[in-house]
Amino acid sequence: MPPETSLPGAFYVRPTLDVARDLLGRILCRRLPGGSTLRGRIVEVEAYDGPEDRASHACRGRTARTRPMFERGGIAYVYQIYGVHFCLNVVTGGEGYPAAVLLRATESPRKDGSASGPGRLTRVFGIDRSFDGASFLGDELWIETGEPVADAEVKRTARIGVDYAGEWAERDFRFVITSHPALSGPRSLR
DNA sequence: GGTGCGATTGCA
DNA sequence: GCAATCGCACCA
Repeated sequence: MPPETSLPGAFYVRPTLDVARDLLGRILCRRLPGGSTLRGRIVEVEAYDGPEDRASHACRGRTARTRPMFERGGIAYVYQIYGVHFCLNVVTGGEGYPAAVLLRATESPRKDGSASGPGRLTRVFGIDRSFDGASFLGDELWIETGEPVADAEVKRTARIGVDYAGEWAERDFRFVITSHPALSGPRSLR
């Protein structure tokens, strides 16, 4: 079982932008098949908020792929991109409202818990489609409270790779720990 | 049943 | 700058 310091279910059942902001500094944890646990501090995330968000997969409605996004917060939404990489999202909010936070980068004093970019992150943590719908309150995957991150250390920017989303592409739904070396994306968004 | 493309990455 | 590589959304 995850430790007492694991974030409770109620943490995830809140507005997506709040959860995204509050996930910075938290510790993504994954118990590996061998029994050891991989840990990485979350330093970059993006929010995908509701059925109107043209950058969100859920803007097309409830489909086989996006079903987890419509569930109650606290589970994973994992999809494959470009037929090559997986992306790990934390589903947020109440049941019926499609929203999630994409985990884009982690850092760790241990090299094996560091990853810059959503595709690299899932590779490092051994996350694939088998984790789609998995709970963040279980004993294989969870997030620990970590250390708080002050507002002065947080920067908001536009999301990466969603130029097709019109005005939604310009919204500052990406949250990063300012100038952190592990951030992905263009330098202009650090 | 056919088609087009993507919340990315690594290599030329 | 562009190929890799495939699930899936959408149209017929």
